[in-house]
Amino acid sequence: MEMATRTDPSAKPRLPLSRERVLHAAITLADEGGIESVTMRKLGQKLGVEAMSLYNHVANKEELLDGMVDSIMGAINDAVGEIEVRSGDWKTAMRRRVLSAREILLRHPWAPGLIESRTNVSATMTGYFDSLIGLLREAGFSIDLTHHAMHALGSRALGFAQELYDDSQELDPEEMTTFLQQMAGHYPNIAWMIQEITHDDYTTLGWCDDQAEFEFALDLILDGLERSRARA
Amino acid sequence: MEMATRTDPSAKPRLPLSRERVLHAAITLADEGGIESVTMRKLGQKLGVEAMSLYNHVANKEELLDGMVDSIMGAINDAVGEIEVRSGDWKTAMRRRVLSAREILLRHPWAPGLIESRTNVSATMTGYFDSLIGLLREAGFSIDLTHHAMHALGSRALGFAQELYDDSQELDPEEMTTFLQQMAGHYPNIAWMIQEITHDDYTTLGWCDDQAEFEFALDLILDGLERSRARA
DNA sequence: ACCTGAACACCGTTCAAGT
DNA sequence: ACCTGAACACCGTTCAAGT
Repeated sequence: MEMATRTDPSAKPRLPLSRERVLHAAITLADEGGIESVTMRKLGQKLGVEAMSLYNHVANKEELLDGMVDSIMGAINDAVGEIEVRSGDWKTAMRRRVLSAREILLRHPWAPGLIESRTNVSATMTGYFDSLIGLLREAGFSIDLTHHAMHALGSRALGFAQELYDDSQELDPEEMTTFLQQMAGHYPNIAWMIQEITHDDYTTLGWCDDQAEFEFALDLILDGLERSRARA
Repeated sequence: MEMATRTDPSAKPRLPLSRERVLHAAITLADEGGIESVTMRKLGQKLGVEAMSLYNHVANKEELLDGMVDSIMGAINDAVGEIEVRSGDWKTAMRRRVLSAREILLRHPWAPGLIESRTNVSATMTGYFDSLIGLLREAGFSIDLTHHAMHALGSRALGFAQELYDDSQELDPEEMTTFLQQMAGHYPNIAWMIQEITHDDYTTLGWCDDQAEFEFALDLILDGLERSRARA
């Protein structure tokens, strides 16, 4: 057994842990292996430290997850802050902010699910929503309509819509044929839809162009809100 | 130590476990204590059985959760099946189906989060969506617009919109005042909105009437879709 | 065919002990 | 002030053993 009576000179001076380093490491860990791979033990390992050391910088795992959301929202606020608003055109300003938030969230596929599962509200997220509400307010939205608008947008205001179906499975033409035949028996209408869509466009392997669908729904809502505003 | 050489006559003949009984117990367990209280051990305890016995009726926990979603979706399909469709009025038919699905989901607050977290698709859910697509199809929607419509509705088709903020905290008037003052400093626009809304209506303790907000957003989307349909 | 008990590999978290 | 090692109370899941 070897006693470390003097410090090993070959040990490079490890830069000390900090809340920022912990959060950053957690985010890259989630980027690499999904949110379920973010455990205190694995996170400690990535930082070259025992899991228990993390508790000096983060109260517990809940606070760690809250911090991750807050960090992502900070990046969104930074990006959105650089978009200038041409007065009188609330719709394109809102559209740009939302799509810019979406760009950042797309880099962190685990973030939408985490955001929705959080029960504590992130302060930076509140700041983001405050800026959106301010946009509507200046555009002459009534209080009630502003409130309705935020509910109608929901998570779309942050740039994501939770997909209920995962269409990322790649099927070769033969598999696709038998799949569609099975579908047609039980679910004729879905089969009708998928068949035509995939027939139209063979270039996309997934059935849906998520970005196009997101923008369609976003514009549908924004147009509806503008109509309500103008009517008032 | 007491050996059970003969069966205890006072032991009532336990009705045997079955997949249905397991799923039903899991659902009531989630209703009582939230989804995080559904563990194999607690579920076994509720059924008077060791956790390991469950594996005779359910492959693993993932399959258990899938089964719970499937069971809820079955109830929705049953309820929706009783709604007759007056031809030519797709909008109120869709509205009724969605709000009827919502009624069932409201009884199981854990269900929306579970549905969104599932990566496997429930067969019964596919059936539900097939019926909605059929409704639009018969109403003369083009394939593309039908597809857009399903994306625009998203989880709203099932009757829920994930709330990003939890407003269920009850504050007495005094707490509310100091809360609003803090808000006003950092988030002037949110403060503006909340203040007016809570001032308007003291009868609702939460800031929002979730049902009203849900219906507003639903109608906004349905109206937008009808406009697109008529334009084509 | 179904249920059990012990065991395994993981969790988050505590606490006293080290430096 | 920060980090560690051992321990605790939980997980999901396996496997051989019982009936």
